[in-house]
Amino acid sequence: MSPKRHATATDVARLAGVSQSAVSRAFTPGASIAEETRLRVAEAARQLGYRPNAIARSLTTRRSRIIGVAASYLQNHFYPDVLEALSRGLQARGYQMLLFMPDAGRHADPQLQEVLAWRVDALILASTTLSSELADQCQAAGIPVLLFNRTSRAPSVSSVTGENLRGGRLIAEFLVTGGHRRLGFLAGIENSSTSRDRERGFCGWLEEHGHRPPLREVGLYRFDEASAAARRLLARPDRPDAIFCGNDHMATAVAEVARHEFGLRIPRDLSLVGFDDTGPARWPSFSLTSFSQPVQPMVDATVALVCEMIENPAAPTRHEVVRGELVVRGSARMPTEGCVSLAEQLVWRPAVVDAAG
Amino acid sequence: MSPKRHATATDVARLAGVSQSAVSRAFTPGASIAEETRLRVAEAARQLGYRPNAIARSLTTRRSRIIGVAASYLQNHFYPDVLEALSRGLQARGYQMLLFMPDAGRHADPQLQEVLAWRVDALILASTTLSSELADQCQAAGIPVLLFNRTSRAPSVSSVTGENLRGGRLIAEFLVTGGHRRLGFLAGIENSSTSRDRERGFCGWLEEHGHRPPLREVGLYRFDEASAAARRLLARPDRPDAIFCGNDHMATAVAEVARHEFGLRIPRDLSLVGFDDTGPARWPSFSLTSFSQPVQPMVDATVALVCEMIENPAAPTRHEVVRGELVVRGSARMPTEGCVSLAEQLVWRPAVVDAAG
DNA sequence: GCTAGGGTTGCATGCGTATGCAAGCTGGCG
DNA sequence: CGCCAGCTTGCATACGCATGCAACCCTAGC
Repeated sequence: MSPKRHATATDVARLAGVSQSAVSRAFTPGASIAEETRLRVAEAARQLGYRPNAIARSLTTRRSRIIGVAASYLQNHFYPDVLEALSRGLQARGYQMLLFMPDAGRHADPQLQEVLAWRVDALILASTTLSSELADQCQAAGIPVLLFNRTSRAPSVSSVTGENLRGGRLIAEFLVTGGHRRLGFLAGIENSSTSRDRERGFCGWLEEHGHRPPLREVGLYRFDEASAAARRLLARPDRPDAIFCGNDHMATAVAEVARHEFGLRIPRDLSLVGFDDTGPARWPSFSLTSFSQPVQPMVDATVALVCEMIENPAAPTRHEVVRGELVVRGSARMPTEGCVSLAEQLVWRPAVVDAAG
Repeated sequence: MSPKRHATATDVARLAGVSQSAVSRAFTPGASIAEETRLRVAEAARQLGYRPNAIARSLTTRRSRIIGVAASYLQNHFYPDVLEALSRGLQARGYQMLLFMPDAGRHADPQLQEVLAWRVDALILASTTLSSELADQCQAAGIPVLLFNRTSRAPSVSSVTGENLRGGRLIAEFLVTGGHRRLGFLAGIENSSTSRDRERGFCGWLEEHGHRPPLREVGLYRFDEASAAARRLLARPDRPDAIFCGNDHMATAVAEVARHEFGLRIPRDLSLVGFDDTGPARWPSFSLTSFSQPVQPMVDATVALVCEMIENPAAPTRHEVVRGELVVRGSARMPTEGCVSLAEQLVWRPAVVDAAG
């Protein structure tokens, strides 16, 4: 028993006593067809279990209505949330999602070739970048590329990110205002734009205000690496009294190590601040103070932008930055001033205007 | 500037001075073509940036090499892990993954239609079911369907699951052996096969051994619902001293509520056991005793089975059950006997053979 | 030198749908 | 009654690639 043939438009046409074109039009919204014919076709299609073949359709229309999506680091709860929102957003606009997972920390190039073979209408790369050659190749082919939570050195690739730079600065100010002087920074992936920008913001503010640079370790945005980094950091004689972790996922790792291996209490012995405001970080056990990257707004911006780029491939590159807040919870010592309630949350809004806006 | 035309096989053929067929053969492994010709074609293809069009290829071969994957409940860390493993597994076998997210707790039917339009080679539904009509429809169309972590009432749909029934029984025995008598059960989604089977195993063992049925609440496999259920359960005068949670995700919710709202200590005041052995449940803060559903073996079985079903669509339905272990950590009072070390883990292996195997 | 056979190649066609074009039909208006 | 406009419909073709078939070339064997 070979894979049974699907019913085709021609089969339906025969049964309904119309031409194949009529069947096609019956399934094309806005096409010129009499209501009566449309109904007759619909009935015949129902009888045969007919569904238009998206592959054949894409071949003629030269639009696949598929969007290639790359995602990695799904251990970080931020990304499953993003994936879910993205799926709904694209679905709502009539797009399908071809998902692939690049090797963490590397370019998405290899798997991308397979995805490009599907003539996707656009590419969304979450927490991933692509080589500039491939970026050029996509541009030459007229395929919009959108980086999510990353930016590219190649300025021609659009992106949607959170406020990495401002977040980093604000966290520096928050911790210093809270009275901390022995700061630590736990970097994510070294050559990722997010980690770089957060660090630049953090260290930039410190330097501008005459503070020593923080102790530094690398956690690669991974739980186990972050745990190891925490051990190194906390075992030092000049152990920091506050650590800014490149994201919430690493912050939870640090919290676990600090409490269960070093017997530290948070925030009494150690203040922690994360980035993302997502997942377990919000649970009472962690109650993480964190700069937020609001998933829904970021995904909304992504979907809107990618649709726009599909409509108008010649549109200029855009770098959308979605506003976040420093959400104050219990994992870091709280400054006496600057905390305001906002939408049932406490956020940090220092009164003094930052000189180096 | 309209979306630029991709180079086609004909373009490459012209440049290389061969026929379009030769180009096709150059990109078809095993096709009859002289090495020299293949190289000339490859060079021409490189110059033009040519990639075979997967859409056109699928139209002629009648195989898309795309597998539709449904996933929901991504808040439960189990599923992102599964998704990642699945992506790599399918990729390795040359399949792409068309991902969609059905509305939680409902049939996957609506979005499924769109996916079927792509003539996917198979469907994998994780934590989802489909209506029996649609199951029939897929069978009629010769599309293999595989349920992951669910079974269907319709016996004709294959599945890969963990040992839900045995796990439930073992957990009952574990808790009773540990001295617990006031048991609670936190159900997942009422009409999901996993929750039903785990409960059947749990309650079945209790009944067979003359114990009262557990107190029961429903958490719908969701964090907030599980939290609410935990509040109801723990506020009772006859509060349980041990709760079997339908999965780890809900168990963490219960742990949070128990500790931070009721001031209970785990496992001194309350024992918790989960299911899945995944994600935050393994962190020291939760250190959850849990029946494991090993992701990699489950995904391996899934990939193997789905490929087999594609090769041979007439193959009989199969229900693969992947073995798990009751991994013993710190969230539940430990029986004095029955714990053995296995691969650097403590697992519960009661000596007495279960009569009702 | 001739033939058989294996390895290559091109030709022609088909996959299932969308769509430009022209033909057919209908109704309204002069 | 004639004509024109507008709505439907069918015809024919194109989309880009795979593949059966026949033609071709080359080599080995006799």
